[in-house]
Order: sequence, then C-alpha cells, then structure tokens
Amino acid sequence: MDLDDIDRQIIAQLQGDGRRPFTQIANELGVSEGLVRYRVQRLTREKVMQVVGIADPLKIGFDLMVMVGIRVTPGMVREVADRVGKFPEASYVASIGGDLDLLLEVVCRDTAHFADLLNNRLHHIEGITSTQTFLILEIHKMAYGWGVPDAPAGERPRPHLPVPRE
Amino acid sequence: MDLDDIDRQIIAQLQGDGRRPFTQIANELGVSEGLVRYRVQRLTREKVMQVVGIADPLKIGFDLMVMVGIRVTPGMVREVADRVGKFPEASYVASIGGDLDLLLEVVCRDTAHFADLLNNRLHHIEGITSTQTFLILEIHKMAYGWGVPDAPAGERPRPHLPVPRE
DNA sequence: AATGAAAACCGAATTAT
DNA sequence: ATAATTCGGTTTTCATT
Repeated sequence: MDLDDIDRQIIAQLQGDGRRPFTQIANELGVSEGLVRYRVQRLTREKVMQVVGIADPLKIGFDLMVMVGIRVTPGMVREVADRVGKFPEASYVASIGGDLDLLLEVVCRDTAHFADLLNNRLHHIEGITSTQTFLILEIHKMAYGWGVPDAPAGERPRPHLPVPRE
Repeated sequence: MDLDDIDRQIIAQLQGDGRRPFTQIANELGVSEGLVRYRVQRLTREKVMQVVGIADPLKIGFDLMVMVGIRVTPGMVREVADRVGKFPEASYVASIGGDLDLLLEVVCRDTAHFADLLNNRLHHIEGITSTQTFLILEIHKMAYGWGVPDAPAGERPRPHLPVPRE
C-alpha cells in the first residue's frame, strides 16, 4: 500500500499521542475530520499502523526480561520462529542473519518462570541446536514507532522521529 | 506505583485497542467512565502505560533493520547507552548481561543509511570496543504490550496476553 | 466532503473513603 | 487528602448522503 503525505503526517501525530482527536489532526493538516478518520481506518486495516496501549513490563509485575539468541538447524528457522512466537511470554521474535538465527525476547514474572520456559518449553522445540541467554538489565530506549522516512526529493524532509520511551 | 485489578484490566483492554472508548471499558468493568479516565491519566502520568500509534517500519519506507550487539569498556555502559539512544534511528536500546553489553536495534532507509550510521556515528562513540551486526530478516512477532501478570493467589488468574503483531 | 444524530469526552462540583 | 461518582456542556465519532 502506498502512503501519501497525509498518511505520513497522521502516523507521525499518532506516534506522539495515540488518542489525539481526529479533529485536531485534521486542523493541523488542513483537511476534514472525515478524511483523517478514513485514513486511520485504512492504515489500520492494511496493518500499516495500529494504535495500542503499551505498558512497561517492569512496572506491571514482570521482573525478568531476557533476550535469547537461538541457533537453528538450517531450513527450520521459520518453523521455530512460529513455535516460539506462540509463547505468551514472547514479546519479540525476529530471524536474523549473522552468528545467530533467531532473537527471542521474553518477559517473565521471575527466575522460576523463565527457568520453566527455557527448560520445559524452549529446549523441547525441534530444530533448536543452541541457545544463549542475555539477561536484560535495563531498557534504555524503546521506540514504539519508527518515524516517517524522508519525503520524495523536492519536498521538505520530515523528521525521522521515533517516539522515545519517555 | 501499585496497580489494582482495575488498572490491570484497563491496560489489558487498551493493549487490544488503544482508542477503545472509556465508556465501553467502564461498562465492561462495571465502573464509571470518570474512573477509567482518571486511571488512564494516572497510568500515563506515572509512565506505567502509554497509548501510541505504531507503524510497521517495513511498510512505511524503511527497508533495513539491524540489531547491533555492542561491547563496551567496563563502567561506560550507561553512558554509551545514552549516546546511542539519541540516534533517531534507534528503536531499541538495552543493556544486557552476557557475552555482549548492549543491544541496539536501528531502523534505516537503506544500506547506505546504515553504513553512515555505523561508520560515521556509532564507531566514533567512546567506550565502544566492538560491534557485531545482525541483519534482521523478518520480524515474526512484536508484542507492543506485555500482558498483565497473574493476580495474587486466591483470585482468578488473568491472561498473560501480549498483543501479537497481527 | 458535508451533515446531523448519537455517543463519548471533559471539567467541575460532590460525595465517599 | 485521595479516590470515585455524577452531571452538564462540548467535542468527537459514525452513518448517510
């Protein structure tokens, strides 16, 4: 799906405040409220963007976050990714190129919870040849949006603006 | 800040849909709209939760995501984390225990953009002793919320429910 | 893109804890 | 003092055109 300038600006605004009234966005952009509503609907439907509440895990009772680097038998990466992605504790799963094949971030209540996950569930998944766990000490930044890339040549560049954690 | 059951349920609902009307949430929980509004305000003020629009980087014109593992001179982790967190391209910065000291996820337009970041900016930061880059091939899951942990013993457990990417 | 009706929001005053 | 409800006027949303 192709984005135009209006889409990009709407995204930028909602990245700052997901509950910003459509009328305010519309005013700022000089378009009608209906258009903003229509665009937001479309962006959401096309899964380009979504508006969600996000909570800081460490503040809502989860005390342990771990990044697990996983090596997988060649050809089984997708399958393993799907499997680990089904864990409710999994907050992030990405396949990567490099020394490891998968990155899995999990959010757990405590050490016992993670131990259970690692020993009783993760290690039973077929195709995994090794895991390496990194205890997450502190999250310094988590941007929930990734900003809007520069506009095409000729137009003024828009800020590349991730929304910082705070 | 302490969360009660109402806070947790509000978070859970907004994790599903950040624009869910407060009145609907209130009805579902059997409390007044004013209370929901008050709690959301407080949760936001205390930085326990925020409601934001999040966009899929790969669908809004960013073509390259990279996870960079960083080793840092002992004692300089916080400082380096702060520095790299200032990059607008940084979407995720966490200090970790293990083979690496920092994880940095960046979102770039293209290879040239990343090359510039790596060579001209990242490698000039003092305290960094080595970097290791993992090209992100595919993001299989990105949960923007981390669910709500089980309620205290005696109460019925609540679903540990991250919001899946789709 | 505009309209009008229905719904939701917001500030303030009020009561309860 | 902090938390929760209620109530009005205002704004937003939504269906229809």
